[in-house]
Amino acid sequence: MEKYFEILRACALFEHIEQQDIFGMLACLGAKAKEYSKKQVVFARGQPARYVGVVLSGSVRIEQLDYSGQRGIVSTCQPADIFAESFACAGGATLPVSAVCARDSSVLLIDSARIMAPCDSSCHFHRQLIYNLMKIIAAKNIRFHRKLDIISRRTTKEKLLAYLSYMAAENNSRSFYIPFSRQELADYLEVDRSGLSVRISRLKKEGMLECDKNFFCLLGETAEGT
Amino acid sequence: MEKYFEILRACALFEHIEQQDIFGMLACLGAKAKEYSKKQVVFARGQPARYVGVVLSGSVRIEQLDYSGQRGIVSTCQPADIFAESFACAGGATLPVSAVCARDSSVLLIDSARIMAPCDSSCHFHRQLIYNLMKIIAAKNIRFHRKLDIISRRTTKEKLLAYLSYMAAENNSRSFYIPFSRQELADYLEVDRSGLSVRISRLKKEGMLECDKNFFCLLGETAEGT
DNA sequence: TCATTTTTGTTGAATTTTCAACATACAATA
DNA sequence: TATTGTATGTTGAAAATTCAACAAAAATGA
Repeated sequence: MEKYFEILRACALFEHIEQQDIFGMLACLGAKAKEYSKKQVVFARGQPARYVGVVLSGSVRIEQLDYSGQRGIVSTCQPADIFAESFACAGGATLPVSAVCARDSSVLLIDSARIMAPCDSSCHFHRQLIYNLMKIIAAKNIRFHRKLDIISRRTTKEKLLAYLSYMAAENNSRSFYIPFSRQELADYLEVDRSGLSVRISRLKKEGMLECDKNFFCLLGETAEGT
Repeated sequence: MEKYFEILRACALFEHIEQQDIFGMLACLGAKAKEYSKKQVVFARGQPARYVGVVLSGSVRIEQLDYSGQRGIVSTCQPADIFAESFACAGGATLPVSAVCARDSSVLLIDSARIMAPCDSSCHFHRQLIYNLMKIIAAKNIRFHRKLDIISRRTTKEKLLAYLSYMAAENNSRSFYIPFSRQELADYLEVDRSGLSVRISRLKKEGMLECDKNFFCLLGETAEGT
């Protein structure tokens, strides 16, 4: 377990918790590290959502069943990533997804009820842990909200402009670098890559946009202030 | 303030907190009820996100600025609804949206730092409050995730089937009633209403679907178990 | 019951996207 | 430097969406 020290330190769940306190706290929470081999199931769809998972090594995929019964990958979690936290914290319900190891992996399991339960020793780490968990879930919420706002536009052009104006707001500037390749941007916007290219080209011609690789600059009547 | 008793009782934030404890706790948290007139701003875009809001009366709109400077309504909050909680709990950042009263309203403001801070009297309501807040945010997260999964499909047919299979899973049955009119369903799926009608008709003809008004039944090779 | 309003389904035209195939530019590496 | 492979832009055809206008059906209310 101690060999995963660096991983735990990098995990947002343990931010601002002193290194020497982490293991004591995990013991207090009854957290357990478990080893899984490739394709083994960590959480199965339908079982009650109790545990928060932290990937210690390997990689874990969150999978979902399609309406046609097709398996779909919701996300892939790498070491230091936390998963199933929303389900565990939303209370009660059963898992609508499964967590399956993409290869041999080691996972830390923490009972969400223990996280929320009163702690006898009233360790202040515990409070920080709750705060961290809240922050993680709230931040994810904001990301989802933003993506939803972007994806819900009807056309590629609108999606792109919505995304770019978010980036502009984030950078306090109309010029910025995006963290995506064209293919990745298309994936994020949930549109066809070549169609996206066409759209970017046209926006350039129309003078609404300048860009070179990952650098973008919004031009024209694009409002900013107010 | 006491006149809003019923509203507070209906608010998810105060679930499982004894009625007689609510006001004491609010005092302990330094929560304040404020009156606003129509169009007055509760939270302004750009200011630090500190407070969680609870609508006591009237109605509050969460507004956002478009890339073209257009105002867009993200959501409308009715009495007992809570708003700005994700921003307040995600830590640090400034608000990317504004909260504006759609009419004369009364709003309860609670400092999120006080919610998370250690409570001297260590009231157990406080713990329940944190738990409730976590649950609210996590549940919203799941709703967002689901909607994202649906909306990110490329075609209306796929969006519809994704939505319907979520409903089927939720009801443990291929037959169920949906809580939307056609127009509302189209809005939820972010597609054109008439186009949606066309799609539903075709799916009926193809024998994949039966439906009558709000009643739907998935047919055919739609997998369910496993 | 009748009249009115709202909701839903249908149609065709215009727009847009997707998809496949290909050309070019760029990057990595032998 | 030449070669190879990846990323990006371009094109045209097929498919899907949006949009506007209208018709039919259902709900509402006088």
